[in-house]
Amino acid sequence: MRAMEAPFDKPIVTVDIVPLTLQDDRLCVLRAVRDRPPFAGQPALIGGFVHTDADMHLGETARRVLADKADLRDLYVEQLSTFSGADRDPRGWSASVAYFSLSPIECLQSALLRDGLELVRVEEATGMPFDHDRILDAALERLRGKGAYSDLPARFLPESFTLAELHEVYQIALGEALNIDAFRRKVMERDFVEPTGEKRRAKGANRPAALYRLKGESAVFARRL
Amino acid sequence: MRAMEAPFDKPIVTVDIVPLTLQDDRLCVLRAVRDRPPFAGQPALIGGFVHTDADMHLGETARRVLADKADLRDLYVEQLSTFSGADRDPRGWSASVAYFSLSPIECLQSALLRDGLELVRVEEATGMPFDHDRILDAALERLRGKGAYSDLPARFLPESFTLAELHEVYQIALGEALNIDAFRRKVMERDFVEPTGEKRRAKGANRPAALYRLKGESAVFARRL
DNA sequence: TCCGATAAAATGCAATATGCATTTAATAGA
DNA sequence: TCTATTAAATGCATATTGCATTTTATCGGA
Repeated sequence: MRAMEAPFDKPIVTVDIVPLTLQDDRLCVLRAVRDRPPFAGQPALIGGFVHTDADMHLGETARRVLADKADLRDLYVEQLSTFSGADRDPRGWSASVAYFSLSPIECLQSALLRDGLELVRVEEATGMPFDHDRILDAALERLRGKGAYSDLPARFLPESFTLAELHEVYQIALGEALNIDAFRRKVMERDFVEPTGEKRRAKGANRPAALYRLKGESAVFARRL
Repeated sequence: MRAMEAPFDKPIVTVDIVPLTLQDDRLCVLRAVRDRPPFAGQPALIGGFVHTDADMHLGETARRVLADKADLRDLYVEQLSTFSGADRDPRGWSASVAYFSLSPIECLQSALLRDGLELVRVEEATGMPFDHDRILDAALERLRGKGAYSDLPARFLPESFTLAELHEVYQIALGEALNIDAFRRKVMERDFVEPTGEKRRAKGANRPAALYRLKGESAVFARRL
């Protein structure tokens, strides 16, 4: 028989965040140069400890860490997965609950003004400490997978956008070309966007595009876009 | 400036498991009547604390807990999501990493012999302590979602199975009728199963069905089945 | 041994959806 | 008002899907 199952040695609990955005039609991730050990001086994902006195749950930890360390608020944030192990952190047995965020690059401006924060293309964001490379890979895989049957990629766009922009963002998120006409038809019939009624002030002399916004909350569709 | 970010109060870290199976073509979950506080005497998901001395990572915690508390080994286990909060566990601020398992009911026999372990239909598994109702809901939603574009539902079947059985299991997992011919065609073209070469010893007097097994590891397809 | 019943699996075909090319619409500026 | 340009709609050939029918494999009984 086992004795009273008390939590003898508790693991360290942290949150790590993968803030994704698009810059020049390329997937980029925000990293922070670590300002303390372990791995001081190396760029890594933005992370922090749970504060049991301040955070009601881990989602709040993620938002607090984003606000404190990168001056970021009101991003679209989703839980990704939990990474754990005796060896992943030199400070001891740790569990890190990973989150990812999607936002237009404009929403990251405040972060980019800070020292030690950098935006790099995801292909170049390798060699990070801990298991942060794996966490980034998991986030990209989730984006590809869930992007195929949900409105997730639309979170890269500002509140209103054109169908052409939506199309582009889906192609980048899924990493493959999508027929624009079929895309148009499907977006319309799945009807997860609604027209704002406004039109895009075009730069050139040509027909302006109608603007749309996401309808309701985080839609997940039955079939692939 | 913030002081050295030491993990003052660490949260409790546990694992909770949602063992799913099919009994008479119905989705069922294995529950354990709690043998100690909190909530002693109430049926709940199978869970336990991380043992930092014994577990290399949380996946091992999940497997150890399944083996210790339900005598279960070699199930298909997947991480679901992490549930956390100051209030979810009366013992204190806690983070529970939830896992779910899928298996044919035969693989649960050893568990069902144990006192305090019960198999109930998922619709009837409500009123559990902690946030276990929510965890179960999340597992069912994941099954429905991921089942639509992966081989996940096949994990309810033994190693070899007929196409009719595979079809049935997908229908139950997704909770909707699927055209059998379209299903056949797709299973064939996605080619995630391979014939074992054997045929099902039929009970009645009729053509025997060919037997198949899953090919390779956990396939995820581009499109919905 | 051969026929009937039964379920698996293949086949045929109409209805639907998709990919691609073409046409029409809307705008600014010449 | 004409032109260039991009958005959006339309038309149509082709591919995919849903459903009904046919063929195949098997057992058991006449």
